Amino acid sequence: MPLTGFRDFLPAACAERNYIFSKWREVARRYGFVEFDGPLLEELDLYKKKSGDEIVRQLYDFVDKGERAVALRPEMTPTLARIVATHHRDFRKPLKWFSIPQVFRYERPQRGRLREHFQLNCDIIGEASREADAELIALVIDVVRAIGFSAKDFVVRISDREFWTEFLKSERVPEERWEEMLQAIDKSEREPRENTTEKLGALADPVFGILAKGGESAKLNSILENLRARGLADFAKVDVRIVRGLAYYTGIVFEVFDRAGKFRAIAGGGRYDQLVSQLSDGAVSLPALGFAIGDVVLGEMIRANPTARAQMESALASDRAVDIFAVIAKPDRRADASAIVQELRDHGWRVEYPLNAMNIPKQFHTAEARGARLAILFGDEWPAIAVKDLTSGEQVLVAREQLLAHIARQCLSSRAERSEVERSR
RNA sequence: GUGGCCAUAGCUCAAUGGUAGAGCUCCAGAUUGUGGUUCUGGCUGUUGCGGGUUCGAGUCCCGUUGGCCACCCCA
Repeated sequence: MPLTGFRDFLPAACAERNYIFSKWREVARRYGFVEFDGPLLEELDLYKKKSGDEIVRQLYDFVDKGERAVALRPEMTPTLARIVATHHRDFRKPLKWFSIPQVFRYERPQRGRLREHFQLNCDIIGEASREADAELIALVIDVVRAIGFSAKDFVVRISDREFWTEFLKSERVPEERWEEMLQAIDKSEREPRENTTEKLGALADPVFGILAKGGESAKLNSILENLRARGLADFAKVDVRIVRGLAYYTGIVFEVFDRAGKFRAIAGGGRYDQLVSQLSDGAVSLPALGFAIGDVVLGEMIRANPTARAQMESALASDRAVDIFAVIAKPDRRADASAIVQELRDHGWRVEYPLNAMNIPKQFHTAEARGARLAILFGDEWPAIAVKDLTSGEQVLVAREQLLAHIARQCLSSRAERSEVERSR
């Protein structure tokens, strides 16, 4: 058994993971994002610097053999900010970068949450415009849509920390208490009203008033308007209850939820204009925003949704299938068979043949199990080869030198259909 | 860190305190050259681990480890 909260990826699970990753990469690239990566292990201080005690408690940290205090990355943003602070001069602004890191946290595993998971991180660095906020939200919507979900399945709840900080300013709340107030608002959805009232004190009534009305602002409205122009209005709504726990957010924040409310948040993000400056001790100042979406909750949602599940299963079935299985009907033909198998592979076909002596029914059974489209038989007919279409059952005899052309005719059409299906997703 | 539920074959699960089983998977066959169906046979267990009660414990009790779920927190 793997360690608590960690997963083995057997072929089926690994295929699902790769499927999700490929969708992530495809959509991020559609928006012009480029992929980067960083180290799994960072200095503990990178995370201690700008995070709350709670996050430090859940860090997967230890002292290495060089007596450095290190931690497995709990999120990608500090690494990104560190890299950007050093290398941003090498790139035109804005940077549009994505990464698929495995991240870690030391806590008790539960549904939808382990001690490790993979997440897609997409960030825009060096762009302060509202268009960038809308673009990032459009991207997260398209990432979830590409998996096979519709506006009936999920929604992006969009909020703005500035909306609340302006409010706190107008209520003359001292700035050092803002974070505490924001956390109380963030939690108001998940705990009894009395607890929130107690935490907010005199602000309780006005805050509950705003929450009841829904709250709105010119900034949030313009972002919604932008999404409407893209035809994405059905996927988003303004909801000022969203604040997000991380202290570094400074502007727009958003979270993605399933409409049925069965799962925890599947993605979240926002603007963090000060983080690069803070992590570089003021040396570099760049506005930034980004989001992360994890593979665990997304995978649970896919399995629970018939459409998304069917889409994934058909993609996985065609992905693992071989094109051709070579049946060795006469053991004497093994050398001829492997020569031709190799030739077919050189032409890009996926080809398998039995590695040990096997009776013929069993070879066909194996061909079927491997999802082969064609079986080619090596036996008494040599140098002719019997080619059997395993879907229709039709079998024809083909001369050795005609084989490649024949297979191209039979397989290319189905392969073209397959890639057509993949493109349409 | 706190609490609840659970732990039997690779998987899903049976077994009144009385000889540990079934289905699926896997492997091998069904007269030596044609798959999906079917049939036959075969493999796999210190019943998570350690104590206790009892003539006898998979079953009851205590401890322990692990898993799931919820809380906390949320990257």
